Amino acid sequence: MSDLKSAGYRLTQSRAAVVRIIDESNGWLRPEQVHTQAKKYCPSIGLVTVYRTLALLVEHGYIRRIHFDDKCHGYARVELSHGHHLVCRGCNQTIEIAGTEDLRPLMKQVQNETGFVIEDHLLELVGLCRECQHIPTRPRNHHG
Amino acid sequence: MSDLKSAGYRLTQSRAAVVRIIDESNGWLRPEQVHTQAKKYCPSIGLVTVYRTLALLVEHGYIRRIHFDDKCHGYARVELSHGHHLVCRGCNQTIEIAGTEDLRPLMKQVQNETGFVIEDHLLELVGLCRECQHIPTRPRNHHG
DNA sequence: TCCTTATTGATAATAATTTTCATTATGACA
DNA sequence: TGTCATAATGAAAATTATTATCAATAAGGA
Ligand SMILES: [Mn+2]
Ligand SMILES: [Mn+2]
Ligand SMILES: [Zn+2]
Ligand SMILES: [Zn+2]
Repeated sequence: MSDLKSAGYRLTQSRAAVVRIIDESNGWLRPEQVHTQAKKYCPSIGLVTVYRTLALLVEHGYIRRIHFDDKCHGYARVELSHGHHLVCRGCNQTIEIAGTEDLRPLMKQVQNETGFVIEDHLLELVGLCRECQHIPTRPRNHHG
Repeated sequence: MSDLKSAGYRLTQSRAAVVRIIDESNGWLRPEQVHTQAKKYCPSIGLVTVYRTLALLVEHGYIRRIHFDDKCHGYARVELSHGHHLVCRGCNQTIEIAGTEDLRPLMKQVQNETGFVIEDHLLELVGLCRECQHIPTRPRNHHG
């Protein structure tokens, strides 16, 4: 948020609300969900502004888009490491993966073998968190 | 294609056309593109059938969805290895990455640290192919 | 406090994908 | 090889996701 200020962006109510919602969540959220929840802090916020803010936050590396098999996307906070995510398909809990330097050798190998210059990569792990493993059928939200 | 037959699906003209187009392409294709090109082999094919066929092929592991920063998705063939892709952002050429067993240790480590059971993963590398590196500004399609 | 203008929200417009449903073509079987 | 049940198709309509417009508003520097 302060990064945005120093980048010349205004610190608006709407933006603060979106950031706050994302910070409070421990899982990924869809734009629609962010919108609904952000109204808690900025009742007048519109869905369009949510989209705009999410794009801004992605651009500045504060959040990252999560991809699924079906059409819709989610957004989750990037904390410290390289920004890759481990997603529970039961409860949507999303945590960041550390130690993706392990990918370096693979990258190097691929560059050598293909002649490509690799500029970016996307890594996403999907599974079941400890809690969701114990729920027999169709695991569901035990987190907010 | 023969997998589909043994799975009880009918081998229709439309499906054959879609598979053929995907086989002939050495890059990812969007549904719209698949539709346009598939008409070569099945002039009556509709876009809806393309969507349905792509979903079927994804389901059966024959193709995989490619994710981008912007909204739209592409589909690329899965050949032999684990199904991860290296995508040229210049010409859309898409080749499969071998050697993703390199990810095993990372997986194991993550499982131990988080308690998650990892069921699936998505890895996508983006960069510039040899040819596109030599094109100064905004690299473009030199492949079909 | 005043003023400039970046940002917003409502609305409309696009783009992407799915549903519906009557028609067609596949493939099992006689 | 012809018949038949039905899986699959295509046209059109309906949804969903996302983006563009534009007049009104609110940040924040002076
Ligand atoms: Mn990384
Ligand atoms: Mn995606
Ligand atoms: Zn869970
Ligand atoms: Zn290229």
